Amino acid sequence: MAQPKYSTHLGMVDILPDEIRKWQFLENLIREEAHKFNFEEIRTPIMEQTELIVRGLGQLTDIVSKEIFAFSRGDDNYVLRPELTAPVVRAYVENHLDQRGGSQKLYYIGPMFRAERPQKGRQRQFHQFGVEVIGSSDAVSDVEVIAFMIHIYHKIGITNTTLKLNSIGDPDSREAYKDALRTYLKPNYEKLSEISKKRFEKNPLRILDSKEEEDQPLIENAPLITDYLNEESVSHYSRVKEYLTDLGISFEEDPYLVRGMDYYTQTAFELISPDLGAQDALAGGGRYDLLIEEIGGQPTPAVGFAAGIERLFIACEELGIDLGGEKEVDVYIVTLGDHARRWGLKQLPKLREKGVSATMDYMGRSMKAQMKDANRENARYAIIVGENELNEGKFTFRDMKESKEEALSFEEISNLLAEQSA
RNA sequence: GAGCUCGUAGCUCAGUUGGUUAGAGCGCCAGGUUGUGGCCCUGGAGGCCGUGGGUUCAAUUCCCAUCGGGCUCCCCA
Repeated sequence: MAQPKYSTHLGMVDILPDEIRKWQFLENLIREEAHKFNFEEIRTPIMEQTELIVRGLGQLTDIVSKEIFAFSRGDDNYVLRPELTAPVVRAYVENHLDQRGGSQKLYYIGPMFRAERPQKGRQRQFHQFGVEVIGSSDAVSDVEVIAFMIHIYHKIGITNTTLKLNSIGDPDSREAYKDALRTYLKPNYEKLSEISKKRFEKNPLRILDSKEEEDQPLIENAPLITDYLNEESVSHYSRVKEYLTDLGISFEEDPYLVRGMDYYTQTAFELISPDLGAQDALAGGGRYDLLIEEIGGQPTPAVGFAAGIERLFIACEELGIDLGGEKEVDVYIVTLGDHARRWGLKQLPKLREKGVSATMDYMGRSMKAQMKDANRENARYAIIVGENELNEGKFTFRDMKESKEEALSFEEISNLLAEQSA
């Protein structure tokens, strides 16, 4: 096929009418369920100051060091948001949301941007939904966040997932563990993969989830973070696990689970699906008790997760779950001739006012073509109108599913339709 | 950033061992029915065979590059 003159940027896709229904279905579901959990929606700008993202996520993270879309204009630096935790925290601090009292229970849905090489389950513009609970250090908030995440997938029918859980402790625990890890790795430093060598000084934790062949034996025998958690961290972690058990949410402890952003503390979790291929994380999150202060607010504990919408859809496809349903319209007015056409145009608003979805031909086509169109549009009923009907004031009201029709006044038809759509 | 692989109509794909007007199914449009859809029949529109260059008398077919898709590594949603 000839190449179109213009196209989307690499890794960015159009969401077309035939697929929009599943997006709307999911978005509605998220909003309804979030409401049940008493989470409130927050929307922040698509662009943030570069400094917020760099400070928030950490200079050395992959996202910041190589996956950011950034540009400057005058003295201002802009970055397309790669995730929403840091922006939500920025909004929390900037707008003094702590003054609303209690903990803030926020959720979001929207596009994110990362300049990666696209592949299955990975685009440069992709969509996430997520939740941030800011202000509580109680394990109840960790567990509610996880419960909401799982709840959404279960509602949809994605149940063959694994919740991976770990604690990376508070900063003291983590420093103690990093030291232990370095001490352990040092004698074997030369055996480490190149990439792990780079991580050795700055973020040895990340060596743990290295997939390099040569690192595996070293990782196997490495000390575990779990053994270096201080009392407070241990107690928080065990409460999280207890509460999850109370709720009947099963999990798999994974002492090697280390998340990509620097702001995480204590609880870390990921929801994995076997249906996704190489990119198997449906959602991930954790606690980030230091981020608010890092960004310039009061020290405030918080926990949240982010979930990939495209990956959710991939899982649905693999499982044969259809979220969209058919497009449909209540009634299609089929008109013959100019009089009928003008009559039809005038009836449309009356029907819509009664809550009935209604349409008609825009192209002046033959009756047959209009019927075909009504069928394609999945119209439940058709109103057929020509000179005869106009003269008699009785219109042909056709049930497209039953293939039955009767002559009725417009009044009678619109009442019937209004009843049906009520 | 690296590797593998693919690129023919709107979609799914045949095909050309290099040679006159490149095919099918589905979809789209129209007709068969002068006022009736979904089935059926007939016809039509729609491709410089992703783009650029090279080899050749001749390239959609061979070679190179490039762009795009898919998959993988890295990392994450």
